[in-house]
Amino acid sequence: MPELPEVETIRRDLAPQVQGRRVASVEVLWERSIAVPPAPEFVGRLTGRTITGVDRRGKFLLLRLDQNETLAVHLRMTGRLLYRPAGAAPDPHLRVRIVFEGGDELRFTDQRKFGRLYLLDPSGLDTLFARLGPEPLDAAAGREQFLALLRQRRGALKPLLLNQATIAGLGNIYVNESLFRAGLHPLRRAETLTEEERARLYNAVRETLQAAIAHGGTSIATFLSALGSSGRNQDYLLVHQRAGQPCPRCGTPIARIVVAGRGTFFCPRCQPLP
DNA sequence: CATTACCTGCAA
DNA sequence: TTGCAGGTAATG
Repeated sequence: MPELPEVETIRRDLAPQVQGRRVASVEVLWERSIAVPPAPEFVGRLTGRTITGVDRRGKFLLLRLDQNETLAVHLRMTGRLLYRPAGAAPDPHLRVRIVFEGGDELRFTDQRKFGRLYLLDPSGLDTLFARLGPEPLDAAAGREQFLALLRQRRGALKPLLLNQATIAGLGNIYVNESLFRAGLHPLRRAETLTEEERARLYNAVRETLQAAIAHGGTSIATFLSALGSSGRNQDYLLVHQRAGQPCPRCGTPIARIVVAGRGTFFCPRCQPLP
């Protein structure tokens, strides 16, 4: 489900609720939701920890804990992190329940069971992040790193941008939207880009993500923030899932093809293949 | 590169 | 019944 803007929305909603809270008990209802360590050890090490902060790296949400531990959560397609007050009604597809002192809960629910939780020490975190590219919303360093990677990589832009090693946090929605904003065809090959086009792509990625965060994320099918609210960015999508509808810039019908196995939406006129 | 596997639910 | 869905690791 969520890409960078959705994870960032969850982070912002969740942080004030869980900051400083101590974990009283943990219940794992679907063991494979725990990537590492094995579920019994996961429960033992997480119980008694206090949450000191909430961060994000790419699509990973990071709950910082005392004892130098971090609970990293990747929601994949349908995962949700829901903060629920004590005694709240059950949620469907509950996989992991984290109960705080006082009875409030953080619930990990996941219809398709692709999402994963990782309880890691600092070196484990380094390993997890080793293959992540730059943070698109970070300042100058991220820009240079991204432009450098684009200069050396070859092949179609769409699979390149879906690869988290190129830039961290993009998924299908925001790759489609970013390429439209940049006026670049999804099958355009990276090695044919001009420096001006590379810069345009970088700027388009940032504008697309920042707008989506400002709208609280995109709720097409299943995304909910930590407090259970939907995002509004689905009302602002320019091309994603809009096949046959007029391009917002020129009126040409939006096309749909499959690239990298994913539905790919673009304007044939605004995003020509040279 | 593309395809498959991991899973479930919904719409066509 | 088939195809599709916002992800990614493994495989060809």
